[in-house]
Amino acid sequence: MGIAERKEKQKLEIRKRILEASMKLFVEEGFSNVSIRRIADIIEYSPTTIYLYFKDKDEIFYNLHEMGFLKLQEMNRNLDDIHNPLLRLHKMGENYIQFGLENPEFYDLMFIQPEPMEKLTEMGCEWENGDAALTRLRDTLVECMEKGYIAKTDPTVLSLSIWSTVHGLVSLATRQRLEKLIPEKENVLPMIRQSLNWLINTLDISGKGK
Amino acid sequence: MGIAERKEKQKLEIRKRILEASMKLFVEEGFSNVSIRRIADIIEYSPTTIYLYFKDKDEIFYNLHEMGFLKLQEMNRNLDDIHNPLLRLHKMGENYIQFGLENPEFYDLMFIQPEPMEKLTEMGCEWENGDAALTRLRDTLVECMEKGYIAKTDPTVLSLSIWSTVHGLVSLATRQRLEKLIPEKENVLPMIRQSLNWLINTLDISGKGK
DNA sequence: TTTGGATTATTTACAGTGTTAAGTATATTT
DNA sequence: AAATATACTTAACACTGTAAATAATCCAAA
Repeated sequence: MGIAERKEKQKLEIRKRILEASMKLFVEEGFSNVSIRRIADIIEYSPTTIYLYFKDKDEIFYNLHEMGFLKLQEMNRNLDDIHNPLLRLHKMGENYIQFGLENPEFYDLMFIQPEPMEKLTEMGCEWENGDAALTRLRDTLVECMEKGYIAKTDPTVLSLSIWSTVHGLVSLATRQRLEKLIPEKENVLPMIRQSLNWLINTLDISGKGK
Repeated sequence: MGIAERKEKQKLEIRKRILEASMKLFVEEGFSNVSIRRIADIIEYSPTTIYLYFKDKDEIFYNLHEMGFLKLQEMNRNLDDIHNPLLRLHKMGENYIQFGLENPEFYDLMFIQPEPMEKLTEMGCEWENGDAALTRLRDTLVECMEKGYIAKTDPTVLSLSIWSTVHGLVSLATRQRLEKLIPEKENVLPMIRQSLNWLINTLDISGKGK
């Protein structure tokens, strides 16, 4: 059935174009400036056509949120050749922060905006992307503990602590809370770095106790 | 000038009613369901009247954000009679988390939504509320260091680390990221508590080194 | 090849949003 | 009482997401 197949492809093609247009809009003009009508303008279809390919706007955002995770995964490639798990953990934190600051809109969708999670609830499935990312963090911590780099403790709790710290740093920064508190704008990033360093350093010391 | 004075009072009275209506709406129905028209409905004025008392919607949100800080301050009253600075720090963290989880809408306005910060930039002034809160944290840390409860380090960096951690915990929770990762909903709060405990415990241990 | 049915796209419409400008009523001052 | 200043409303603009009805296109069978 070559024809049904081609139709399938065309359908996917338009879906792709809708997502590309959305992405362009929301990377360049920010989350709140993405509207169905503006997406429609870019792909040169009428606004309601979009609803033939996506159930609603949130479904578009859900897809973009997934693309964000792909991007982050891509960035984390440089972790593969770091054998020391503590160093790897450090780099992981640096990557996470860099990703968040360089892609604030994607970061928003992945970790701040409620829409993708609501979509997930609606679809009745797990948050696979988030789960995979957190598992990776947890595995690294377990490895750190097994090899004696850091003190032994509940790895799930520790994962949450570390994730919270880096998420806190990124989200306070992108939501302009740090700029308002650290007078010289060029000091914000160094401060964030130092905070991460403190965290890693503290973990490092914990492994040397007793 | 009794008459001008009375007018002044009336003006403040209506401002207050607008803020009260806004607060009711956004506490009960959430940030995104607060609209000028619905506020107008409640106070029984036409929508445009509101613009005689506030420059725009963001100015209303800015005021609500300030009220949030008052509420948090109120909650922190219980810190006054804790003399041990490390215990005080712990309670401070617990308060912060409790406040965030019990008042997610206020928390949003204070630490997540960009609007109040944009208003601040527009007005060209400092973020006094945030500054005061962070200073309080910093002072507590300095006291901890001076009395040997925790290891000495840059208090500003450490403040940021701690604030990031608790902000991370609260915001991941309220934005439904934890619910999606921790299967049993009733385990979320305990996990958050344990993360805070880990943080305080780590600081505690750091004070006992050497 | 033409008809009929499915697919795809558009037009129209609804109910909402923040905000501005113009008009009206009320209160105060001259 | 007339003029002015203040307070408020009406009407309007330019948007938003989305549903229903309509029109156009495409493909298969008669």
